[in-house]
Amino acid sequence: MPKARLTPASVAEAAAALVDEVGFDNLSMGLLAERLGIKTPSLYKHVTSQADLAHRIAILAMTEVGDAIRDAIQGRSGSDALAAGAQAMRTYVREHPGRYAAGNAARPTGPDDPFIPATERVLASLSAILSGYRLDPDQEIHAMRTLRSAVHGFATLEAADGFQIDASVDESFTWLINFIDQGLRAGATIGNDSAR
Amino acid sequence: MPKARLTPASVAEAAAALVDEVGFDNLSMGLLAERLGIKTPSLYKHVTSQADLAHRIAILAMTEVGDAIRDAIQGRSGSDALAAGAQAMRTYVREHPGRYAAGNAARPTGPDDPFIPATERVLASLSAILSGYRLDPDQEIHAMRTLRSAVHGFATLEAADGFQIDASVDESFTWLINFIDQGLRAGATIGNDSAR
DNA sequence: CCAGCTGGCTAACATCGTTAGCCTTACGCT
DNA sequence: AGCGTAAGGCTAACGATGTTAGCCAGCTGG
Repeated sequence: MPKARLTPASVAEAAAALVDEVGFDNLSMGLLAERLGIKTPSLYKHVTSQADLAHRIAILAMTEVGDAIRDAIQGRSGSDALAAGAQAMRTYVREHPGRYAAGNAARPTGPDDPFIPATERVLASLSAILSGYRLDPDQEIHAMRTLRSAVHGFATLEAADGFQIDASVDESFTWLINFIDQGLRAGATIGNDSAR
Repeated sequence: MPKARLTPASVAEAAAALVDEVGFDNLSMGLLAERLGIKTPSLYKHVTSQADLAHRIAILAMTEVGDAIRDAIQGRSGSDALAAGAQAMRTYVREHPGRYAAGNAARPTGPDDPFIPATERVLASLSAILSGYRLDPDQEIHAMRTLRSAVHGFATLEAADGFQIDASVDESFTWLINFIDQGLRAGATIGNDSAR
């Protein structure tokens, strides 16, 4: 039985699968080693520390989220792109809660950290969604933060079982998307005065 | 020098102050004991475990968030209530990131968990904000989840230093509030068809 | 053929959370 | 007044977990 040769990347991939099952907080070197059929200290031949491992998961997660959104909005624009992109992000979080949590917990370790371009790609995808709405350039950054906050907030609350009331979460999410879509379309037309 | 007598509540309060400084993930029994001028095992005279401690912080946080929003919307309605309530919540998260993180990580331990009414009070405050907009009752739950997701998402991203681009975060938040306000007002008038 | 790197392993250590058991002090009850 | 008891501190010790050190087998290239 030739075991697949372990690499830092493959170890991180296995760890990502693990945290999706047991939760990011419950990541442990022992558990991961067991999954891989090796003893705990052997992990350190591939990864320098648990923090390093968590960081690799985070990069993986950001990359995957970015890809998921990008793929989802391929060939779509305007409202369709928004709906597809937001659903893709939410679906990713639901299917990979541990990875996504790792992505949120991570912070860049330096200027060359691949985590930085990975997160930038996510933001670029969101920006691409917004490009379908003809927004005032000054407002695009605010719109992006709003969109990101809403989808991120919804997805994390959902992942944390935060929606207790017995009402369809799916329906709420499409409502949210619709709400944002209408607001963006209106904002493009009538302008959005942020000074109240 | 009569030290203030320790109680489970006062220990939780001290722990809450601690996590706001060092981050919820960095909560440790040793650190807390040091703050209180006692040795680590003595903590167990007041708190049954670290999980218990975290849970108490969570209840404290939810209670405080609920109070903060309720106080902020006192005497206001409509757009004013929305702006005040959302700002209050955001401010709370910014000033008490550790507590708030504890509140999010917590899950009810049983049907009598005081954590449940505490979170319900937060939702009730959000609901009170929405009552100023004449929404279709069927949509109110969706609007509440949307509002909660947006503010929660924004505040947590901000607390995690998630907004990298050099643009005013304050401005973005007022933009978000305005965006939601306009959407809610429009939705009350023209209706919001969640089926696309 | 052998030198050396790769990647496993065992042993050992530090740090935490946690439990057990002791001891002092304050307080209430007779 | 005195004594029993509970509160609340402490030290010692254990288990789990992250981490390091050091050893060794085997493949691989010269």
